[in-house]
Amino acid sequence: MDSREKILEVARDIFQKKGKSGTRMQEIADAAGVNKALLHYYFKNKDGLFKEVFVDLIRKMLLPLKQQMFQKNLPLEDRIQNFVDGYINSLKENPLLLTFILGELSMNNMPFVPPPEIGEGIIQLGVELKEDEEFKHIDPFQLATTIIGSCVFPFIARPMLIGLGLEKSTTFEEFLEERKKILPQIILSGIKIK
Amino acid sequence: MDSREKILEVARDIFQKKGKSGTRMQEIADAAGVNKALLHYYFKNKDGLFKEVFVDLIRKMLLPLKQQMFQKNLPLEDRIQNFVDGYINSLKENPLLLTFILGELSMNNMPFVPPPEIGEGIIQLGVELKEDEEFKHIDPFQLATTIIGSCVFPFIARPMLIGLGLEKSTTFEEFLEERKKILPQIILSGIKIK
DNA sequence: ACTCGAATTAACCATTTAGTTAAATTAGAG
DNA sequence: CTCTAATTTAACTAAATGGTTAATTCGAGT
Repeated sequence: MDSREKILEVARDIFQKKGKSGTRMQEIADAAGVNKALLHYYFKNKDGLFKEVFVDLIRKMLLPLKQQMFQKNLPLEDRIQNFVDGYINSLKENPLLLTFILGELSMNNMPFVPPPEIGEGIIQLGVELKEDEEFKHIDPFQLATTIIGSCVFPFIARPMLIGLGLEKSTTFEEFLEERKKILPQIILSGIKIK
Repeated sequence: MDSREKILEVARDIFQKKGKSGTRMQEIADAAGVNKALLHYYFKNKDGLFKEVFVDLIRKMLLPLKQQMFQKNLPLEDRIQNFVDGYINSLKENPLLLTFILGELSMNNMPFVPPPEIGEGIIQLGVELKEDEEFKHIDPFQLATTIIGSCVFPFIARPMLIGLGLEKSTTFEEFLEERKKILPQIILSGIKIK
């Protein structure tokens, strides 16, 4: 069993749950079944361990975004449908991921340099909107923010939504499934001309 | 000058910036210009101080939501326009608020009991959608999540959006102004029949 | 001026926490 | 089997941190 990998694995979980400053090195060591000094042996200090975990998680978060952003040779309708579907699915597998990253990003103002493909994908979206007579000429960043935000928001705001009365008639799970169906409809009618 | 109030005031700022576990009692005391023991005198312990700050901030966050959710006697078009406009404006005044609350809410799973008006406002939205032949019959929670999420997401994800290329051609400020115009259009066309 | 309670402080204490060091153990090459 | 380097640990230290206590100041009422 690789200790280094084990440490990273549990550190990922704990950091996500409790945030950087809420997490204790001892706690990670215990959970990984190793001595605390070993964390320092491999990662020098808390910052080092955190940074390694953090870039890992950023990558993990961006991967599905990247995958769903780029599907050339498909009509926009299908691409949006696929995006919403695929992205919500991947968020379901890591419900804490987004809140954690966005929270840490806003506290420590860490540098955030995503791979350029995503930004390019958004630009590309704008080009296609301009080319197709069927769609309005909307700023692609506005559109992307709307689409991504609509997918992501339920996960970030889950406790709030539940407090607001969601889950009184449906489960969160059902709500998400319904969302995968309805969101592409709303967005598509929103950007189509008439 | 009321020391108690001063403490709460600076605690609000620091907690929002650094989170609960990232904030030191000493730091708050220094910023408030009082002795650390005074914090314990008034609020018993860190948890007590935090809780008081937190419910204050929750209220502060819910107020504009409540105000913009309830404007009877107006056509849905105007209400959505007003909501987006008013809510984005109020978010601009407290850019850190949302990220902080949602982050803390997901870490410590605090109880979140908003005033019932907001939940009721959402239900009411559903009723009106059903009554009006012009609109699709969309689950009001889905719609509300989309509207609120679309307004809120830029603030939560600001560092990410900037990393993704926003602010290469426009400022964040301009982006928000544009958003206030464009969002109601997208959403309205999204829920209108044809 | 005196009293009494609230506000405020200085000086502590006990724990927790990140980080260090040197020794012990393990694993792999020869 | 042995030597060596990588891995792992026990036992520390120093600093930070939340919290306490006892003493002091302040202000309103008498």
